[in-house]
Amino acid sequence: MDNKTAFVDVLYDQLKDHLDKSKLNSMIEKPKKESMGDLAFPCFELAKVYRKSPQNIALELTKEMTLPNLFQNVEAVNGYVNVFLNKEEVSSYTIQKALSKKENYGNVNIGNKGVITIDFSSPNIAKPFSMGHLRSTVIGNALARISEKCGYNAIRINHLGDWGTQFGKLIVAYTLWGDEQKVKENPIKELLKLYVRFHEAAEQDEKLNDKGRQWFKKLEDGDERALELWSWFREESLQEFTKIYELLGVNFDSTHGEAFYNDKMDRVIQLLEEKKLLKESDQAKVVEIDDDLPPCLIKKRDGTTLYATRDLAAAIYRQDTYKFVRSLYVVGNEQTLHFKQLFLVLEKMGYKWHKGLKHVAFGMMLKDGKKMSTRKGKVVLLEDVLNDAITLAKNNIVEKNPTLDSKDNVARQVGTGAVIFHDLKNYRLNDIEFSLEDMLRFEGETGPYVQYTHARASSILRKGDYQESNDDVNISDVEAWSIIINLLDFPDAIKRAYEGSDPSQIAKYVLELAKAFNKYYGSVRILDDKEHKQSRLSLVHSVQIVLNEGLRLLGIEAPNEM
RNA sequence: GUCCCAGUAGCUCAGCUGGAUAGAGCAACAGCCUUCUAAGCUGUGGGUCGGGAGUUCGAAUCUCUCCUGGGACGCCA
Repeated sequence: MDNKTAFVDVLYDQLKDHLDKSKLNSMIEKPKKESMGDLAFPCFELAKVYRKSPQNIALELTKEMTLPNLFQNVEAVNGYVNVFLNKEEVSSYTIQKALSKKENYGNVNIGNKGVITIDFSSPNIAKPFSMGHLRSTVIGNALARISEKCGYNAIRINHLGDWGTQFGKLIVAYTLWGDEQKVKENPIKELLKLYVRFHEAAEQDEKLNDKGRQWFKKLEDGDERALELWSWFREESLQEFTKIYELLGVNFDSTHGEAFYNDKMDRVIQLLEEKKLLKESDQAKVVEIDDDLPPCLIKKRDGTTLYATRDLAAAIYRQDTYKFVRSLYVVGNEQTLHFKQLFLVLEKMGYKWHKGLKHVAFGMMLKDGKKMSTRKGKVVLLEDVLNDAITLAKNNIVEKNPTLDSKDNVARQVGTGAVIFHDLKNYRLNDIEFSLEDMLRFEGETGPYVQYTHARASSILRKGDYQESNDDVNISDVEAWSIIINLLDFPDAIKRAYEGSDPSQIAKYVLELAKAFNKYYGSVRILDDKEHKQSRLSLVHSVQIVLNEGLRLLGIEAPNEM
C-alpha cells in the first residue's frame, strides 16, 4: 500500500499508548535531503511525554522497529527516525504503474463526474487581447484540464465583456473618425486607435462622454444602427480572439457574454424583491451585506443595471443549465470585493450551491510597476508577444536542429510553451512585471527546458528501438532514485494543484522531474549497457509519459523532436 | 481613513498544515560535445528570510506592532 501508511503502522506498534494513527500520519514529513531518507518522523513532541531527549527516543524506536519489505533501512538522526524505501521494489512498482496507466497515470477521482464551470479569459470586445488577459486564459485553461484529471466534467465559459457604456463611446468614435475599410483590414488595432482617440478627445470635450452614454442608451433600447455596429465590432473581435485561442490551444463550451444576460436580470431583481433583500439607498437599489462589507449595488439611480446584476443572473443561469457542483471565476485580484459580495448575495437568496463558488484571483501584469491602461493605449498585445516568441523559437531550431521537419509547428509549440509556462510557474497571486526578455527565455526553469527534456526522452526511445514489454523492470542505478520519487509524487502534485486551484504546482512538479531526468541522462549512458537497457528505457518512457501529461495539464504541447 | 495582498541571494522566485546546515533558475566565474539532442550537465562565489517584540524544545513559516510597495473601497467592468 501507500508508503506513508506503512510507516504509520510501524510507528503505531510502539506508540499506540500516546498517539493515534491520524496524528502519526500528520506528523510524518519528507526529509530535506534525499540522503536523509524518504520519510521522517520527528520525536520532539514525545520528549515531554517520555521525559527523554528526542535523540534517545529516536534511537530506541529505531532499535525496536520491525521493518516490512517496503523499507530497506532505518536510521536515528538528530531526533528524527528516518526510513529508506526499498529502492528496487518501489522503482519497479512505480514504473510499471506509470507504463500501464499511460496518460491516465495520476488521475485522482475527487470530482465523481460532477460539473465544474470555469469562467475564464473573458476579454472585452473591441479591445485588443492584451497581456493582462493572458493570465486568466492560461490559468483557467490549466484549471479546466486539472479538474478533468480529477474526475470533474469541466465546462469552459468565456464570459465576454460585450456590453456597457464603452460601446456607446466606441460608436461615437467610429461615426466621427472611423474608416470602414481600415477597420475591416485590421479590426482590433483600428478599434483600439479609435478608443484611445476618444479618451484623448474626451479630456478636452466633456460632451463626448455624454454622447457615448446616449449611444449606449440607444443600444439598450434596440436602435438599429447602434445594434448593427455593435454586432459588427463583436464579430470582428471574436474572429481576432479565435486566432489567439487557436494559437494557445484553448477552447470554450460557451461564449455567452454579458449581453446574453440582458433579458435575464428582471427575474433576478424580482427574486431579490420577493425575498425582501432589495433596499433603496441614495435612489439606487442595493442589497445590504452584514459583516463589514459595503452593500452590493444592483440598480443605478437611472434604473439601469450593473456588473453585479449581470453576474447574479449569470450564476443562476449556470446553475440552472449545468447543475454545477463547483464554479470557478478566474478573474483578477482587484475584483475580490466584487466576488465576495456576489457570493454573499447568492447565499442570502438561499441558494445552497453558493458553497461551490470560488473566485480564483491572480496578480496583475504590471508595466514599470504599474497597471497597464487600455485607455491610454499603453497595452502590449498578446498576439505580438506570441509571434515574437514563435520567431525566436524558429531561429533556435534553425540554428540547433536544422534538419528538423515541421519547423514551424515545433516553433509554435515551443514559443507558446515559453509564454504559457512563464505565466504559470509562479503562484498566481503574485504580480508579474512584464518583461519580454524573461518571457522569451528558453533556458533554465522554463517551458522549453521541460519540452526539451521530453524531446530528449523521446529521442532516446527512438534510438534505442524501445518496445513495450511486460518483463520485470529492474533499476539499480542510484542516480535513478530521484526520478522515481518524482514519478511517485505525480498524483499528489495534481491533488495540490486542484485543491489550491494552483497550476504552478504542476509547473514546479514538471520542472523537478525534468531536472532529475537530465541529471540522470548526464551520468548514465542509457543505451550502452545491454543488460539494463530495457529497464532503463522503461524508466525513460515513464518520464516521457508524465512530462507529456504534466505539460498537457498546463496547456502546453510536448514535441517529440525540437 | 478602512480592508485585502505582498516584502527571502544582484534579478525572478520555491520553501505544504512551525522542525534537521534557508533552496532553485537567471546573471558572474571555471569546467564538460570524434560517444543516447550542449534549449543540457558539473563546480565556485553570493542571504541580518523588511525592522522590532511575543508564543514555542524549535519560527522564513503562527500572533502583535511598525516600515515599504501594490490593490480594493456604491451608481465602470
